[in-house]
Amino acid sequence: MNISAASKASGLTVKTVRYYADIGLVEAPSRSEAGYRTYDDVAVRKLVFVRRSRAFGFSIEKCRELLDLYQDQDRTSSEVKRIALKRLEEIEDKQRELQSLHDELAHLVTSCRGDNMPNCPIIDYLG
Amino acid sequence: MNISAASKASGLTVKTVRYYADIGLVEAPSRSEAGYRTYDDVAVRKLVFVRRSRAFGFSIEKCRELLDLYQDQDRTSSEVKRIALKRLEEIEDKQRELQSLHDELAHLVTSCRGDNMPNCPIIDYLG
DNA sequence: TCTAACCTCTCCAGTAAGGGGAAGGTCAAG
DNA sequence: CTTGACCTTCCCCTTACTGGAGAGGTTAGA
Repeated sequence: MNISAASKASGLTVKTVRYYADIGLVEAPSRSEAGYRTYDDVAVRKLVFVRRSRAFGFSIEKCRELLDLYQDQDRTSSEVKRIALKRLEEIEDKQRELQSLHDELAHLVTSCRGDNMPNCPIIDYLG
Repeated sequence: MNISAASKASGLTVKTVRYYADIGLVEAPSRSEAGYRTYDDVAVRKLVFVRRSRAFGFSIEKCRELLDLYQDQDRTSSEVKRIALKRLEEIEDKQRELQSLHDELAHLVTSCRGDNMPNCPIIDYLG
């Protein structure tokens, strides 16, 4: 499998596939005689794993840890759960932050008439 | 006012105050004979305006537009409202995204026993 | 066999919004 | 006169990639 096939199979862009090996997140693939990267199903599975992890918002470093656990037969589910729980808390923190921003901004937007006059509670609040 | 006084007065870091002038978001301040930046209350008010706008998550470019409107006597509140509404929609999009991530991850975390065994539904889902 | 189209390679630069820190000039107090 | 706090510019670092240039490889058709 050349890189574009691995890209399609994994759902990542070619650039991203190269990048993940560059930073050592996944193993550097073997090369053809012409220097082309070649991938097998195992490599693609790891790329998919990373894509799904990233989709949950795990940082590259957390993906590294998760990938290690994925490949570790002696892992414990508590190690995985700890990482996931931490991410869940980050998400909840962000949700609270967004909620408060939302409420405040929605209030301002509601109170702004949005007409042709310069007077504006949004600008007043910011200034 | 030197830059650290303006920093304290505006609630921004010294680095950020310099940065905002570097990128032309605010006017370049006048300089003392020694080359020190000097700020007045008007400049500080604009910095505060930007800080509050940034706190709502407006990008630097949006802050630029908002700041223009802030200083434009002929603005209409509809122009301001349009920008704010767009940001509100971005926030709502992000909220929906986070909510879906949250639900999915919370489900996985709940179903993971978090014990000393390797079996883990989180890893299973990612792999 | 030649050529066009497509694939791949490496390397460099850029993104958003600053943060960190070095090397060096300035200012006020003791 | 010196010390310490402050200021300057300059450049690199961050996250997680993305885009592009320039060069070389591969493949299908004429």
